[in-house]
Amino acid sequence: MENEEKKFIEKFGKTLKQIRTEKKLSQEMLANDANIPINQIGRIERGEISTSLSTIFKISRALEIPVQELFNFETK
Amino acid sequence: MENEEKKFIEKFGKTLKQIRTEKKLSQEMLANDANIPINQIGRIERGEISTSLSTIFKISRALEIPVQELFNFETK
DNA sequence: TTAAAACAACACAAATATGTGTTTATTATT
DNA sequence: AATAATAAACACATATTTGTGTTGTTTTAA
Repeated sequence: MENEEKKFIEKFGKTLKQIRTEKKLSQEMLANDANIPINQIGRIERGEISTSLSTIFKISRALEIPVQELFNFETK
Repeated sequence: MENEEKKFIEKFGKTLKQIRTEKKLSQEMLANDANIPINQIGRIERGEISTSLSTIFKISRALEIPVQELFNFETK
């Protein structure tokens, strides 16, 4: 995998973590709300996986934020 | 798969197609620029697959647009 | 209307995410 | 310091995307 690509995935994860913690949610609570496995949240936040549209949708819905907010970070 | 989820994926695909055609790019040209297989673009535009962060990144970079633009559609 | 370009629709192997479970480490709280 | 809560780090089967190739259909342009 390309370096820029990896950075992008990592930044996505950090952004998710920041939003989640701002909302005082544990990974477990968010996972429950989003109906996805607990570990999945951790994997995404740590930038381990290039998650899918489906998961992105479920997370943003659970967080009650527009999807775009998860991409509010500098790409370069 | 959930219905809302499927709708989301379909709208993403339609948005991509709209942006691509506005820019007068064929699926093949975009695929080349993004360094992904030609068929992948079609599958995404048709809403067949729940594509990944990596692919989303490569597409938005090839289109020279912010990632958020690909999510500029009504979620509900 | 014919040829060329663009796209859809298959199939299939390989790579990766997802789902589930368990164990360990870290952080917060008492 | 001890306990509880939270998160990381494994492993492994399953599902899905990705990558590659081929063939058929539709659209565009000559």
